[in-house]
Amino acid sequence: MDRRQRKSREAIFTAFTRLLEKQAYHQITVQDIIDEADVGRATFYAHFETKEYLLKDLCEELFGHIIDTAMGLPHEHYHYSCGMTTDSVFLHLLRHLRENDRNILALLSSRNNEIFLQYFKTNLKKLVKTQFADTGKLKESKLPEDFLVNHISVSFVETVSWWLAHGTKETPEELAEYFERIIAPLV
Amino acid sequence: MDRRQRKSREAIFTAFTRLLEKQAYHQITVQDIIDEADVGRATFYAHFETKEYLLKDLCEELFGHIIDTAMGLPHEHYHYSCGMTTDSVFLHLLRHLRENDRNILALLSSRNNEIFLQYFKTNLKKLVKTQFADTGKLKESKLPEDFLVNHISVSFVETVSWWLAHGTKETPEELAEYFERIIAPLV
DNA sequence: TCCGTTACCGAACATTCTGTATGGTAATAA
DNA sequence: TTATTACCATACAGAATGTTCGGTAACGGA
Repeated sequence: MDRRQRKSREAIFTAFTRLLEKQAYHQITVQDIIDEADVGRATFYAHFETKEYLLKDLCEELFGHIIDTAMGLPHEHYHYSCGMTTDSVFLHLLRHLRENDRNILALLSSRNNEIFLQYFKTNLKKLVKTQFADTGKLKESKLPEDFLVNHISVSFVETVSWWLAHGTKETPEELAEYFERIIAPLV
Repeated sequence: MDRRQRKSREAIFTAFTRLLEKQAYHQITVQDIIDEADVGRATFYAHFETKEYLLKDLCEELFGHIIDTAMGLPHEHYHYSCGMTTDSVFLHLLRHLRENDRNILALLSSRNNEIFLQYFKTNLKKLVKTQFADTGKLKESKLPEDFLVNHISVSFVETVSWWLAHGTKETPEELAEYFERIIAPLV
């Protein structure tokens, strides 16, 4: 990829992120973005069809990475079956959130948090599905599997959301403990 | 209130609702709304400052009513303490959703569902807070109260969302049963 | 180092939507 | 009946969108 392309794309991403941290998404204009990024109008449209596609690409970069990493972790049932004290995948996610580039936590706690929490939830669902697939654990509760997968994903994202809204006072370990206590009866 | 005012306001609400059921909120223009409602441009702005305020007013009408009704119900702990078989407030909500005017379920399951689920959640939180206030039930779990209030509210809304996304195959009673099973360990 | 390619810029453009203003008309409430 | 007022049609300025185009310079391969 041409260095100029990378630079422009990166400049737009960074500018967009900066704007998202202080302004509401829907009142950010393409004009705002190219002013902040200091690129030409035509350049923006050469990279992204619309503002919405820019958001989509940003989110895929943000959550795609964090979820893919967690995908490689051992599945939940290893934790129980072999007696090893592996950290739960959820604790891993919480720790990862703090170390991510482009300040993912800032976006998740900005005034645009709903947008990003939504993307987070969607991606997390895939992870939860593979984590708990074929463990048989979920079936014991006699509730539909995708109902539970959805419930667990949503609950985690909302736990993170609550955490951020209250100033991230708890440690990742404490928060993971909260979360485990909530879904423990189900898995 | 002047009859003409009521008619215009109602026409705008109805047109807006109709549009929301098929188009994405953000690409609905004021022009679309006044065309559908068949009112003048100036009339729209005499009633609503912006499209966003229209949405806000619509949501307050939709959820304000449904929540206020439920507010008058006996609190959850009556159910347990006096042994009466009163329906849970959640079952009541589910039944109410189907009978509401202006087709609230259509909006909750439209492509704009996220917007309305969000409003639903916000309003529900108030209800849950008063329902479980001072019952002491929540404190037994040793989790922060507003963490639990948030969790219960979100879980209910997501349960409804899941229900709609799967064609509302379950009866309100079955769904309430699902939901109770999920939060039962906490309350 | 040279050269063809290509990303970028600045500027201009038509188009669409917004929110406001105005003067005339007709429905309303008292 | 009469004063009020909500409404309409129209026009308008301002802003944002998405596209086009010719010129410039950075790039990567040879």
